[in-house]
Amino acid sequence: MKRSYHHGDLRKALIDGALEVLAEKGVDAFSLRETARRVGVSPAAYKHHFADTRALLTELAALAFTRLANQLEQASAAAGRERRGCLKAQAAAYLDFALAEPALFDLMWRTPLLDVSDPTLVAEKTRAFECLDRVVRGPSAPRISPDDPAMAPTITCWSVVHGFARLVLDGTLGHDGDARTRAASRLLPVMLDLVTIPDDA
Amino acid sequence: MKRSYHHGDLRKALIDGALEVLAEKGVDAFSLRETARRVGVSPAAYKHHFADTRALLTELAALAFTRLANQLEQASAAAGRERRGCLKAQAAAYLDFALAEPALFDLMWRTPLLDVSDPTLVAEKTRAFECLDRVVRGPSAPRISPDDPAMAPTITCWSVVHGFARLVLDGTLGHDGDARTRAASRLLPVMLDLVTIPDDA
DNA sequence: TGTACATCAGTGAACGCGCGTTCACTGATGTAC
DNA sequence: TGTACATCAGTGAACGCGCGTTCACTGATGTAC
Repeated sequence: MKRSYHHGDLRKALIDGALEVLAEKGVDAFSLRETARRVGVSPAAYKHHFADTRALLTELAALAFTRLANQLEQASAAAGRERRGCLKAQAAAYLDFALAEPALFDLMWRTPLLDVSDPTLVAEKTRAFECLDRVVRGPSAPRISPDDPAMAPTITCWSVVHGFARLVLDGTLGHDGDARTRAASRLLPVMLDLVTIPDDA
Repeated sequence: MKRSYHHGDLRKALIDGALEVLAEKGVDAFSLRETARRVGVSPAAYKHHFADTRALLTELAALAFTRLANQLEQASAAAGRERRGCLKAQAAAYLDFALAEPALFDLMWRTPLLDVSDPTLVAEKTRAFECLDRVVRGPSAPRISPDDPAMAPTITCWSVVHGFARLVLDGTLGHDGDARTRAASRLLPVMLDLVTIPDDA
């Protein structure tokens, strides 16, 4: 099918293409030109939709946080009422997300490449954090600042899962393949059993 | 002071220069040419000492693991016999290292840029891991594979500290400056108190 | 319904950039005798 | 101790690369009348 001069929805096509390029080449080798090539459009076309690479990558990262937050919510919803079970389910979802989309996961934390003040990015990142916090501190816990010492349990859980995911992804905990994925998925709940989360009243 | 045609110890000078460039520009903007410029040498000179960028970066990463392992050892040696105290001391040393040398710390985990089969790199990374493992599982614990389920406590501790360090560094837990550093250093021991480490017999 | 025109999305050639690497070279050092 | 020569560390100009971006443009769409 031949495309006409105007694309229809180039903005969406660029995002999809960028996700492909990102997944195939990784964050370091990502490029706008390659994305344009993939989409079948001239290298200058993107300018009508994104200011620069940073803007596009920021949108991808925001989209990634949206997906992550959704998957965290679904996981704990499916896990029932028991707190520890919810926590493990969310942790598993977090790890699955990271392993399924390693480059996208990587991008989410490459803040020098992103516009970290982008409102959508901030909002979706916050939403993901709050999903986890709701499970750790309980749904009725008061809203507090991330700096509050009472946030320690949440930050501990997040750090465990996040740190583990990163160590697995960068190859520190065994290399490659399905075996690694399975081993990591088996180990994670055991690790979480070692983390104390305080009862709510 | 005018340098003669031959440098004397260009290899060391390149490593020092590369560390500077890395610290100033970050991993993404690191370049051999910039390093050569800094050292005051032609852009081709490095070839007599390093095969390519990867080889140089790998050497920097190995050096970083050496420093980290040393600092972990010193920290737990200074902390006395009590296990939890040692653990906290090591965790603090780990975080301090990451915050003091963010770009170098970053590089250590950018495995796509490194020759991960380099023996020195592997050895120093292992040494750092074993420092931590000795504290968590006790000095008399049998040597086991990192895949062994009995390694769970060690990997949990590592993940907490590592994940926390990365979240702090990428700006997820508050931005910039001394205040962030102090807040993070205060929070970390509290977090570690939430992690159960099994008694040795 | 038909024509004129403004709008604006996408073109494609060109520019300048810094990069890693090549190549024939130069000049200092060290060794043989 | 002195000379000849091999070795090899460092030079610097040049090459090719892919990148993001610019610019004058073209062609489709939508609106006014």
